[in-house]
Amino acid sequence: MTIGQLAQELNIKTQTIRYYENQGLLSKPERTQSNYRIYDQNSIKRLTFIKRAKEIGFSLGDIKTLLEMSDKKVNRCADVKDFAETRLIKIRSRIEDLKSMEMTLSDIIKQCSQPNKTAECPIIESLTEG
Amino acid sequence: MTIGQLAQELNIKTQTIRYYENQGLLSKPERTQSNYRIYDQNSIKRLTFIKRAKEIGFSLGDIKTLLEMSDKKVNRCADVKDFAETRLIKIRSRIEDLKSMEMTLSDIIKQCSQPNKTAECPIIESLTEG
DNA sequence: TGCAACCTTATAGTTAACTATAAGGTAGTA
DNA sequence: TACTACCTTATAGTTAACTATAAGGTTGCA
Repeated sequence: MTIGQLAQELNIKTQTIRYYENQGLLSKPERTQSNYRIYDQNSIKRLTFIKRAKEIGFSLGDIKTLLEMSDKKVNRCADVKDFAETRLIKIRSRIEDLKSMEMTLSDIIKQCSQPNKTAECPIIESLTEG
Repeated sequence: MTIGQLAQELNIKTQTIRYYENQGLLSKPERTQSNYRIYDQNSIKRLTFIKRAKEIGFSLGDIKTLLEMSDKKVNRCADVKDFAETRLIKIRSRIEDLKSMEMTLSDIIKQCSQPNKTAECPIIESLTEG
């Protein structure tokens, strides 16, 4: 598939795909004899990973490292472990924060559905303690 | 407390605090007779909320809305509910993605601890399906 | 063959969220 | 009283991550 088709499939811009290639997140793809980039299912997988990793708060730099780990380009086990461990700590605290925000928001929605009750709004409290 | 003390407490820059004030995330604080801003425990709470909401992927615009909801400046229940519901959907999918990334990373750490096994690296798979 | 809709590279512009600088006032201490 | 470390506002610069533009080549179809 061409870059345009890939971009449409994933709802991103073609420029963004080229940008990721420049940044080393995507490897140089095969080309047609007329120099067009060619992509396959694997490219869709990789870009889906990038999109979702971005959504959960990883920088492109982090994502690059994760992809390199996945590609086995990074072989020093200690480095991989260190990186994974520090990310894991962050991920766990993010999950806690998100859960706490989730509870608060669903409480708010419930309160909105019963407009008689005018309970206190606990939004700030949700992420303040702990 | 002064802006400098507040900034130190939360490990952010004084400029950032003033920036948040300009953006409407913090209300105009009291001033000393020499025009210095004065802050209290409540300011710490509010800034802690902002910091953590940012970490879990909210934009400053979203955070402003959440704070306004908290401050009861937004009273139209339907609006609050709509906002909360769309955020809630995003939060839930982020939690799923984070959990899946969490599992993958802890598997990697395990594999690193048993260097004899050279299992496949499932990083990309972690966020591709679903 | 002509033309719209693709593709290429290189480079410049945009947006969000800071971050630094300039120019000057204030407070506490040697 | 002078010095250092604060504070003020306004404005300019930075960084990450795109996003758009310019200038030109390619493909497929009427």
